[in-house]
Amino acid sequence: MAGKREKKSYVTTEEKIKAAARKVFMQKGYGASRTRDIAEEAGINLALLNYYFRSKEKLFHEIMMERVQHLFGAVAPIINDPSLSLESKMEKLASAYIDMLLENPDLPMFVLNELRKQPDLFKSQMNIEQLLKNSSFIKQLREKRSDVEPAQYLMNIMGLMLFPFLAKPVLLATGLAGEKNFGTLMNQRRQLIPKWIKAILQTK
Amino acid sequence: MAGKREKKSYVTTEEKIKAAARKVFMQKGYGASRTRDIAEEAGINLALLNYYFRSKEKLFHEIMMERVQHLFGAVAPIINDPSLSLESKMEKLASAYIDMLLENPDLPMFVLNELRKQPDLFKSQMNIEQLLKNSSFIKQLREKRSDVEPAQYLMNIMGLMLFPFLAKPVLLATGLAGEKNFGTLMNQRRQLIPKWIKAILQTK
DNA sequence: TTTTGATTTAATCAAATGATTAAAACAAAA
DNA sequence: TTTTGTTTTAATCATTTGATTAAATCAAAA
Repeated sequence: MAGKREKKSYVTTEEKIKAAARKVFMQKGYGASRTRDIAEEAGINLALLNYYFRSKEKLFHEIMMERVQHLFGAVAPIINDPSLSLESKMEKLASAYIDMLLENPDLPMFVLNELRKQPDLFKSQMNIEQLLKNSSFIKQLREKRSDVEPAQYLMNIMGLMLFPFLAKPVLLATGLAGEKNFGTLMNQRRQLIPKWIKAILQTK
Repeated sequence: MAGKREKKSYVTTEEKIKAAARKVFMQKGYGASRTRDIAEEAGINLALLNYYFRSKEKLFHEIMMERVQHLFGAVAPIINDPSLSLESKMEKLASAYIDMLLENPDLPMFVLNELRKQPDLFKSQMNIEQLLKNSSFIKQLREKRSDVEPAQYLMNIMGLMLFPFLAKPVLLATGLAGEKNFGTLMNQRRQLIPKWIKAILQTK
């Protein structure tokens, strides 16, 4: 994108813009974000933003793809590794996810919300459909519980990890968690969630 | 608000505007909603919208309060009823919630997302803080598991119910659920979630 | 040093947007 | 029928917003 001259600074202008866009888009969502705010946040001129990225929409699209990847990227390798038992898969998932989410607390809300408004943004990404249905994870779930749809357990695992971050503002507002406390609670969940899921898989 | 003359139609203009606002705000969020879109959706003139509600913000505030109430209103009575056992509380919660959510699938995403952008909108609502901490539900949880914070279980219950609706676009896009299938899965969860929670409460 | 092409800026546009105003339409009361 | 106060509309404003243009700056290559 844009010219190919040498970069003078270690932080290219393009990366400055993307960082600013990431921040503003994540904070306000696509519709409520103003290109001027992004430019100001990046410390550059508005025209420059349109010079690097042709439009607000194109810029958003790049950020969105990147964010989706960041949110779901860790899942595929774990879910598809046939050398891992069902239990170790869940331990790895919980651990990797909680770490990442503690550093990107409002990533899930951003991605899920924008995805709701423009569902097409996901389909292009890849064909997760096949990747999922043939995954070793789904097979292991079917073996263990042929009576319940694997999708149910997938929702449970993801929900137990993601929901606290989606509901964070409510947790804080209701005093169920303080800002400091929240981190502690999440760290506890790192070990708790795998145990809970095991228990869930053995019900009845 | 506005004049006090007789209402001619069974659907007042005010209610038409609120219905339209509800629809548009829920679909696009506050920042991306245009007052003109709301007016058009309501089949009225833009000026009329400002005549009934003084501003976009005031209109939004009314809708938002109403939606928060709708999302969390059912919880308090159940959680606070000392005559219900922990188990029946969870059965009631799951049942009431899943019904409501199937009729308002994107209510949770709307409320949680707007709440994230303007956390103050919640504090005014009431003092859930006291209401929760003194609730019979929290006491029962402490009795059963003094080793784990009650907040953890609250997150679990709410998460198991709400998460599938928050992630619905992803579920549809990945083929994990079809639009028809989704309803079936949720209805299954009505019975499954209480069982799962019981299992979770007995771990270790 | 001069030239060349990338980078950046100030100024400006057209469209969109929240809001107001002044007047018209209307329905009930007198 | 006339009057009164509410409801609704068309027209208009001032800002905001995404985008473009033409010119200035700058750093490397010749």
